[in-house]
Amino acid sequence: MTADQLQQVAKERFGWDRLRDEQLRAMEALMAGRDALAVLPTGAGKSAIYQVPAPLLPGPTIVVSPLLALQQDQIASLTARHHESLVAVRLSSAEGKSEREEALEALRAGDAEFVFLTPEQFADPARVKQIKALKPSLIAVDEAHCVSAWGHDFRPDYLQLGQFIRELGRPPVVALTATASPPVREDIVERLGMRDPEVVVTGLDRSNLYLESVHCPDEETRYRRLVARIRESAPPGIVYAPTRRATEELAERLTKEGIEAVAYHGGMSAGERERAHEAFLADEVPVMVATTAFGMGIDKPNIRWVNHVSLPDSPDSYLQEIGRAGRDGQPAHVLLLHRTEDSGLRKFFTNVSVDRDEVASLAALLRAAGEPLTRDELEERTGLGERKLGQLLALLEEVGGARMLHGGKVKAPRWAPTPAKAAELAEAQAERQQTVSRSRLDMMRGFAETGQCRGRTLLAYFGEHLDTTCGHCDNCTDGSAAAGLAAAEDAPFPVHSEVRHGEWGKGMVMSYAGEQMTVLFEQVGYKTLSVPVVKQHRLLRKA
DNA sequence: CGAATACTATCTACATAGTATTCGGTGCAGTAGT
Repeated sequence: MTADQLQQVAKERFGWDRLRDEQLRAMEALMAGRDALAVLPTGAGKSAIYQVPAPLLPGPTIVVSPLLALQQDQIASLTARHHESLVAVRLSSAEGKSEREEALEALRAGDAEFVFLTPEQFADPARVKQIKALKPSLIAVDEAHCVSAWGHDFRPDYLQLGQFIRELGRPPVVALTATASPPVREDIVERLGMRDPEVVVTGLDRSNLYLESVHCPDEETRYRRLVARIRESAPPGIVYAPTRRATEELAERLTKEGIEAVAYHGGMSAGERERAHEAFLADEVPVMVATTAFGMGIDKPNIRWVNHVSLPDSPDSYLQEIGRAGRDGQPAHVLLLHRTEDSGLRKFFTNVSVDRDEVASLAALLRAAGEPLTRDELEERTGLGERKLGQLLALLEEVGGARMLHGGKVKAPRWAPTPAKAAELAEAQAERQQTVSRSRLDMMRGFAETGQCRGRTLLAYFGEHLDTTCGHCDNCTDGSAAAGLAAAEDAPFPVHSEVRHGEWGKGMVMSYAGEQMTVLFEQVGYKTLSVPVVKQHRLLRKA
């Protein structure tokens, strides 16, 4: 019954002839009042999962989406499809007072079905009240991997999203993303406070992407390989560079070399970014040299290659970035040009050095204040920088030593641990986080350096097991991948089985490659172990 | 953590080697001032 209704709405209102099984499964869960988590490649109809049930549910649907530019596109596509102007509205800093009032009125009257919000919007108690009064019947969290990646030191309101959802009365929640490894999925579920969600995962293997990775001893070699690679490929393509400066220098050097390229990074003015983006979309610029700022929401079908001139921080980021190539299904080439030194920058970014005294005095300050303090006040009183303060506050909150309130204020909870205890807990928490992010960096390096099948290696990280080699990577082409597959014969534990390690605790077997096996541990992240050693010393047992 | 920049010392003047310091990604919001 519900399935028929959903199919009908999909056809009548959206013009989609048939919903795929995985879409339907997620939608049915939502219709039944359950939560859902969907990991589907872009273009597989992720948005349909909330758009189709929305008109069948009583109240409006809230769409939480991280970027204003992205919201703009989504709203445009929704309104275009319905030939109505107010189907989807937005409340953000880009709307004036009267526009916001108009949007709210449309929602109250039932003229608008969707309201797009950034997590920051919920920080305003007045906004929460307005939204709550609309009695929303569904909350969609788009680009949900951000929930896991952000919040600690960047866009702290992402950390509060679960709390905001509870304040809205917890209607069904659907989290949507193109890539999420098992620990990221768990993190999303936990942070959003989802309950027994229907989990739908498909299409992580992109067989039209040819994967290649090359180690470069120095910067000059890397540059020459890049130029050679670009010359071999048809445009357009993206070069991912590690820093803003690198994007500008590289774009300039490539252009001088006769390869027309523009830079794109978060430090450019909105106008410049917009122009670069538009030019690239219109195929006027063959090469985009960008930081990670360029990516989310880019739905350009004909990107023929993506080259990295630095090691990304994790396979999660890497899959996200290469996933922008070959959306049209035509062959595309992705190349990772890495150097050993690349890890330094990544380590710097994930580094949370916790000085116990600093945390303790911050915790003490919060307790002594008695009233909520703003971040500015805390910055002033502690003398800590914005970034550092944000990190420490996030840690303190996670161990119960701080509570974030509306309007960006912070206070000590009533039953907060003593400052000394809070500092100790925060330090341990930071260490755990760091261990996990280092393990992801290790896995990224493992992917870059492996002689095994890269498709299998990447998929294994995401919990997908391929029985054969992928057939679309450099190691498959030169035959080294086949050798590794043969060696995995006498695996001590099946892939995806639960194991326990004396020191690292519970984990799940992700893959075997040659004499190595990879296990994802709950506490310490990904670890690569030697199969003979595991066997000989009985390092693992069945959990 | 590592690269780029700024600073310092030096077998004496301009240049370079060595040492210290700084910087590095992702974006919302709301406000001040043209």
